[in-house]
Amino acid sequence: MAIRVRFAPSPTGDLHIGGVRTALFNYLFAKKEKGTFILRIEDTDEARSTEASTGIIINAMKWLKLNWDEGPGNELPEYAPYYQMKRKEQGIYQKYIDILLEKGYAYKCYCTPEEVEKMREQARLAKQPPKYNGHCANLTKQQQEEYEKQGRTAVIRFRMPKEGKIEFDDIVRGHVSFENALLDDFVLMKANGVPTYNFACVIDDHLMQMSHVIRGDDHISNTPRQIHIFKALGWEPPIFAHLSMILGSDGARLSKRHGHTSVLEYRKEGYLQDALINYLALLGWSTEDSQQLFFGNSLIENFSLDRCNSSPATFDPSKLLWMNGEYIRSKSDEEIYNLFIDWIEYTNQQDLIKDWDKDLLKKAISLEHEKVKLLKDIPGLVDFFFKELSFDEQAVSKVLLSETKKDSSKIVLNECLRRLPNQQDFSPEALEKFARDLATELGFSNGKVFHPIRVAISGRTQGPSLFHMMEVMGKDEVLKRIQFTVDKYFNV
RNA sequence: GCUACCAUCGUCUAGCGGUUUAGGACAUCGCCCUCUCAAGGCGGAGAUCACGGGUUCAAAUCCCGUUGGUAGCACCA
Repeated sequence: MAIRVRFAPSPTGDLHIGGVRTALFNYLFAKKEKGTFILRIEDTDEARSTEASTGIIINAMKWLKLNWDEGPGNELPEYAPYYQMKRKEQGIYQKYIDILLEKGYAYKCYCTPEEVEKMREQARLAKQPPKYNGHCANLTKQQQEEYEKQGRTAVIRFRMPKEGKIEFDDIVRGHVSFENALLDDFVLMKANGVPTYNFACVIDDHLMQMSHVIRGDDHISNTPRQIHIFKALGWEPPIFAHLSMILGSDGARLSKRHGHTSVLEYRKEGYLQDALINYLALLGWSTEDSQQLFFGNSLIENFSLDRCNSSPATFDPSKLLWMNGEYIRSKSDEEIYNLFIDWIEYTNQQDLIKDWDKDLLKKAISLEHEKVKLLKDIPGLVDFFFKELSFDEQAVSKVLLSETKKDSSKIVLNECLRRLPNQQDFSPEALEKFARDLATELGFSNGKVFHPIRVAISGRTQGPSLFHMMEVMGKDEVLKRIQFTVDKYFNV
């Protein structure tokens, strides 16, 4: 059997972390099984669907490299997604409504939304499940004409069997069974002629020959309805896999109030595409040995649907952050530089670095590479290379001007000013020897020499390895900065 | 309310009846390394496997029930 799966978001907002996870599992399954992955935009909610949202979803999918392999045309190099509203224009859904009506599996219902709501209300009061009561299920031709004369427009409802049950085997959940009696005659097509989700979804899954439907657990109660439609049309339903939900730290389904939920926000924060993917893959899926990091193609190679967990997972930002650091460290200096430049452009911060020498930036980033957890950390880590020297007050008071260190610091910095101009070899090794020799000669601890130099040239106590930093800065700049520091704090 | 699903360290998870004094990862704590910050190394603490009852020589693992959590119950998807 050819493996064919889809991600079918509704374009009503940002692409959500939970949505990405669903897309990812479909993608991984398709790649692992050498199948086909499709993107289908379920835009049948005309009130809430927006083009902006569609654009966001497509861009996010591209950024995440969750590329789909097929589209309505065969346009290359990039496929467009399928759009249900476009398919509706082609009369695809109406065709099957007619068949269902013809065969008696569906009927026209003339009740208004208000009337239906009233029914539900009554059922609730009677402690019954709030269902449509089948008022229009068996109207005669004359009754239908009468309603139409009143100007009522009909919706199409599915005629649900009153007895029996629907059972199916879910890859994640195992055997699942629902009583038909609990289901009501749900709407297939709205009064405006637009198919509902449950209907359009079935028609498309069949027509697009989906072998598996991998989606969130929140859809599991729609599945029996959908299977009824498949069967009414004489079609074999796909194999279902319902993924567990992703929860926020308070145990409720992940939502806005848990902080960042949109993929794009993670991109803005400076998370890496592959780190986010790796983290999300581990939410509800694992290997036998609980492997954490999956570089390159190993996620695809290791993935299998039957190792998906059926219990919900709580999203843990601190683990994602750790993982992002791991991915950043796994990349070359060159790659991180390029990723940083892309990120600057994506976040429109070109002004921030426009006066920065790119060669120096590259070197500075490589010095701080292993410290970076998010791309957005980089400016704060390296900006002192480019900006005029500014001092961290704590650094000054603790290292340069404290009672126990101010004298030695003054001596060290003045010695640097005196000797460094003659220092021919400005390699880290030579500079380290220079500093250690100086310490020995002056009878100071290494720290009493290294620390003031660090503060004098960077303005802070934290930073790259001192001698690498000096090399990258260059002799002239180092001397200039030390002179500036001495003038500011010691020559008063 | 009805229905479904779920239940192992704070979090993600391994576990498929005996190899389990329940393993790994994040977070946390301590130590080491060290020119700072990181990274790295080593180690600690942290789970009576939700609870109760079975089945079995043997159960985190199988069955039943209870409780709790989550989701669904639209002319939304």
